[in-house]
Amino acid sequence: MNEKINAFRDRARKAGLKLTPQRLAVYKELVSRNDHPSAEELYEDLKGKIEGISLTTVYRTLASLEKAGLVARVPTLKDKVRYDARVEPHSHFVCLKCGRVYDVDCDFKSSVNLSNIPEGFEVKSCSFVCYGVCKKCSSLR
Amino acid sequence: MNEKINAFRDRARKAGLKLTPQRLAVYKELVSRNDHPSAEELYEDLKGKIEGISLTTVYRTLASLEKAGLVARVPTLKDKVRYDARVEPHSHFVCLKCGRVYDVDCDFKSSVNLSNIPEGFEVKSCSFVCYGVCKKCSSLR
DNA sequence: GTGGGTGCAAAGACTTTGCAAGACG
DNA sequence: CGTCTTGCAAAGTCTTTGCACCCAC
Repeated sequence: MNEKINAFRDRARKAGLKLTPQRLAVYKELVSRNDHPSAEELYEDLKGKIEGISLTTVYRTLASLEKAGLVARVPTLKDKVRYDARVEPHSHFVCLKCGRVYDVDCDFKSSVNLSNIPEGFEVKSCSFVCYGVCKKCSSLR
Repeated sequence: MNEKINAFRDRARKAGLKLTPQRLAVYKELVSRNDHPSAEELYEDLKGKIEGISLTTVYRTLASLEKAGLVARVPTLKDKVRYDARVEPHSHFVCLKCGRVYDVDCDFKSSVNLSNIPEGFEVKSCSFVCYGVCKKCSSLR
């Protein structure tokens, strides 16, 4: 956890990003959660914790950190962008009811055949996604 | 192709959906494309082909067909919902520049270990997703 | 006929942008 | 100190909804 924050300071500096309290707060919050929050959800949590943070800043921070490779978007089925501080490939579970995205641990790298990707397409990363109904939603009735 | 349309007629009827020209047109268009269009993209194509179709109807049709299991959303990273007439699990390539989604043929079903999905999570389907830059975008400069 | 479907326009949800004031390095 | 960042408000996308009219069954 603290290692991640220190690595963050280094990498942000190298990317030419100033280390503002807002950026640190957004990143810390994202690292501490594993539910892949949207900008709005991060903002809702942060506005109670630190003085003076705006939704706009959360959006802009996520965009900057994404460009610097410090956070990544996760694949969703809904029209809302969700983020993850784990940037290495891993697997996700997407809830068809609420749209939340969870980490899961499926080993897939060893066994996928990428030889059918057409020419001209450059694969940078990949992930395995499961769809279904999450615990919260299935207990909701 | 024509089989798909006939199957569509049956399944739509069974789901209690009336077979309007608009719904047929949306479904046919989606079947004929493999680039997972958004509602807007479908509408742009259809408004030249059939008289009297509105963007609202395309949205509503996609929602009805999705509920009936005749079309499915595909996972994306951008804030726009994309659809697919292939409802069985398969793999996708998501372009990080333009957001387009392509079908790819990666065999993954035989080899993924789902035993780590936590209790309480019901998996209905799954897919393998690759991210990168698509042919169109990489030739754009 | 009648209940569901359609089209238009307006509203809603999510995200981006312009601009002036402020903070990091 | 200069440049990058922030906050506010306004604008921009994408999607949904209300309502009156229309059509498939």
